[in-house]
Amino acid sequence: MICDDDSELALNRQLCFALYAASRAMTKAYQPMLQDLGITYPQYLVLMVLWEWASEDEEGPAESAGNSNDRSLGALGQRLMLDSGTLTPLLKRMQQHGLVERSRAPWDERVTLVAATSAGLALKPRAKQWVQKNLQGSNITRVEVKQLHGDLWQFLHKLDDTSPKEPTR
Amino acid sequence: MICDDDSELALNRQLCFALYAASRAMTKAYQPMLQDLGITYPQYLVLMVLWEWASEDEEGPAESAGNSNDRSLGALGQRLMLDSGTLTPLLKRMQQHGLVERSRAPWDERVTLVAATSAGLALKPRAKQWVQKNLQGSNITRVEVKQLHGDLWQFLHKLDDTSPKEPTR
DNA sequence: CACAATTTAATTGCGCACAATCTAAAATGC
DNA sequence: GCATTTTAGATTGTGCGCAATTAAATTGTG
Repeated sequence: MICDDDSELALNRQLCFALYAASRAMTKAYQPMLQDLGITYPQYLVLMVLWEWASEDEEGPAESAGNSNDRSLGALGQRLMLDSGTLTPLLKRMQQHGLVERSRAPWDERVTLVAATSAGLALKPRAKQWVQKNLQGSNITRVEVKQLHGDLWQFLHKLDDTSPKEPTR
Repeated sequence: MICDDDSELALNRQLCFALYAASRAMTKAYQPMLQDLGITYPQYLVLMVLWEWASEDEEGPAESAGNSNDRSLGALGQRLMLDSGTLTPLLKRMQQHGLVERSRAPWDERVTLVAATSAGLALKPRAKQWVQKNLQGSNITRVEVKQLHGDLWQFLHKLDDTSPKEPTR
């Protein structure tokens, strides 16, 4: 009997697929809310960062201490691990819908500053309400969410360590 | 003091993003292999199913007992949770590269049968080798993989229970 | 058998992802 | 001071995902 032993390959396949499927399932779970708000899932992720930036800038606009307050496209991209090829057209669409504002930094004409408009900020309470109503009441506990979130980040960091990684360039 | 309490929203945001980021990071981790094999990540997931089908059909081509052996586009779609809008063009591209074969079922002209060609099957040992070399030696243990995989599936199923779900249609 | 309802894919259109390339502004070096 | 290099985004092209529509084959029913 020939022992193929594809068990390793199978195990990896299962994780590949589980991540892939879970990510898309999450998008689908949010679909009703997103449709109501008139945005897409990646746009929602962008908005959540802009909401956070707005709160921070409101609390401490003096950017006291090491708070750099870089609200550029690049900073957004680092945060979401996305590049300009994805973000530029996405932000332009959101701008056309009046949700975000794009402007050039006066101190450096290369950088594009990004911020939520009042219309963009107005979506936050609606999103919050929907999440509370539709996900809190589900059978997914806060502990499970935290656990999964933690495991995913641990995994993410280990993947980074594994990846090629050019020598500091 | 106004207590906003966005903690719930923040927690959910973190999980949304962790899933989203981890899924894309997985794709990036496989990129060197995929480039070498000349395929994309979704195409790799498709191939893994076709490899499995080929093994099964080889072992028991008599489709004994309840083994239905449905190798249609629909069956593939159910397995990967993808619809024809995604799979049809993807499979056509793979067919052009000689990796899969598409044919109509003689007993029902509606269904498209899908199978890996010999060229498609030939990629399996190369993939297996790469996975063993590059992921086994990483600091991600088999236990962690199994744990994360299990958590993801549990989460997936609970998400399904949460989602709208039209009444059995 | 005719014909409506159902099923299975294919098609269309839009919005990401991401690699690769390009552009222009800013920083750097001599 | 000016050429060189670096940096931040924008652009281009390909390939997913997925909703919605369409088309064709099959099934069910009178």
